[in-house]
Amino acid sequence: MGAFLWTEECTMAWEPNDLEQRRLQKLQRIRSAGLDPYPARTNRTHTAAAAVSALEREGENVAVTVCGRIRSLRLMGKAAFAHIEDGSGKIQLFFRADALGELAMDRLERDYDLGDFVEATGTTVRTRAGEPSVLVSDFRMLTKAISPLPVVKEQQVDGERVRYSAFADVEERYRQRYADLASNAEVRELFRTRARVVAALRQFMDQESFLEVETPILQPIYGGAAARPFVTHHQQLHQDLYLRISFELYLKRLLVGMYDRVYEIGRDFRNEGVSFKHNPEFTQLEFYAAYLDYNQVMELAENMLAYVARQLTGGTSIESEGQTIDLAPPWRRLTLRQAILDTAGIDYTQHPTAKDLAAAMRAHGHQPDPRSSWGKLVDSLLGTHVEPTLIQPTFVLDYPRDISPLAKTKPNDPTHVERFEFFIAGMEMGNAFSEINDPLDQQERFLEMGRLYDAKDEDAHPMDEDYLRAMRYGMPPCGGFGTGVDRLVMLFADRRSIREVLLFPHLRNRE
RNA sequence: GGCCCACUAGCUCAAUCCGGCAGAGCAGCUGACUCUUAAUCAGUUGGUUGGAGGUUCGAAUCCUCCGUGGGUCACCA
Repeated sequence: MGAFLWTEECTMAWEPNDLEQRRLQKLQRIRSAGLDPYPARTNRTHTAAAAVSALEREGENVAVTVCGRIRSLRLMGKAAFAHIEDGSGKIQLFFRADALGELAMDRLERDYDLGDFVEATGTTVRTRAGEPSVLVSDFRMLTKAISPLPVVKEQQVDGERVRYSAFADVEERYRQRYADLASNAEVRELFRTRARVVAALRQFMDQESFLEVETPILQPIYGGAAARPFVTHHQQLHQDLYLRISFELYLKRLLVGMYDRVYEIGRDFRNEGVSFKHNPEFTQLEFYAAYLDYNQVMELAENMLAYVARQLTGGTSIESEGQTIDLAPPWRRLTLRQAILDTAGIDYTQHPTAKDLAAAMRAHGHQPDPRSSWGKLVDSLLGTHVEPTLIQPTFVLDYPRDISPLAKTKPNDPTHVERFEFFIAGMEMGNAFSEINDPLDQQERFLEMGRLYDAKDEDAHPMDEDYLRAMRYGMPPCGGFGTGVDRLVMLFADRRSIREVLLFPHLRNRE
């Protein structure tokens, strides 16, 4: 749904259904009684959790006023029970006609529904069943909910939460994430986990003396990754701009500017297909550290993930799709050549041209894209054979030069660069290398890429002259690192789809 | 973009294979009930079966096209 322009002809898209009609009538009845169904102020003295602990510490008869959404309502004629929930948790309300009067009981029965926000004043009490509750002496509407939330009923059985109904339609959960969050407590918990992952990453970087910075999202020239960008336009400047596909080239400019260690956590945008591990916008952590090479970056990376795990769980082991994954350093390290040899049975160094390698792949039953470069073929072997097998955290190192235009060539091997990717749970989680700081080498690499991609035309990447100018002032030797934060959250929250860990994943417009 | 699967009441699902009155639970509504907690008990409303077309005496069901989502493959310096 795009911008909405109001005209006389416009009709509201919303047509109240029967349940909503009912609630609109109740809303009208509340107003007719001279009550405000949407008051601006509340008199809350306790959160639900605070009221419960007040009962536990001070006993019964503590005066409290609590607020929250009605989650259950059990009407029993001259008595009623409800659970309300706020951000701290739930508490039970106990209504009695002899305490409230018949009029108030009638009002509760007639006008209050699941999903409404209410305020209740009363005293703490333990019911016969032992449940901490508020014996209500007064209550009022805080927000009349018009649309009914999906009802999710559950009970505790031997400490386990058993669910009897649900809001489970994946598409509706994503399109109406607010309803998903309101109905499904474990979804709320998941995004708390996400926030803790991000906070732990930030703590780790700060402890390691990195400076957090912010670089442009709107860029005149995009770069730093292999991806198609989104294009937008600045009206007044008459300038096309790109949404960034990585932070890399800007962060390294900052090393030229004499910050030793910088990092950024932010959004990248890539105009590509969507999948269970790709969303058009996603969150990335990149850091650059002067005087480190890719071996030292590996140590930082494994320490970082182990730190996050300890912050979240107290240990370094996590469960992912039924498998136990141990993030404790040091992680396994193997070269890309060895990894492909082990899993695909092809030693790509024996097939040094695209034609040779494609032939070898065909001999192994592959159907390689005949337009692929040698490096692309190697990369596809990595994706199909190696990646799915790497469940425990693994660094795969030393990549072909022609798919790594920003990474330093290995001293004794001009065909490979000092680059690693790391894999956990069968998924690529990040990418890093010893950064090229020779401006003339970098320029040559850009030109090579330009030549390679001119042929295919559509992905031809522009030369970033300003970046080369920065390099010419001198950038210290450094290591750089990038990781997909959403994928880390998938790992720590044990979710199979990136959409599950994005609050508002990208979906096609309806209609 | 290719292929496969799904779309039925506000929610979760059945009926689809093999065409024959579109059903259940929850929610809602009416009533009973002053310690319930998936409250209970009795009664009850609610449907353009994702959309359009076709086949047929008859379509939720079969066919075609479209839409959306999921999966998978492809794409993704």
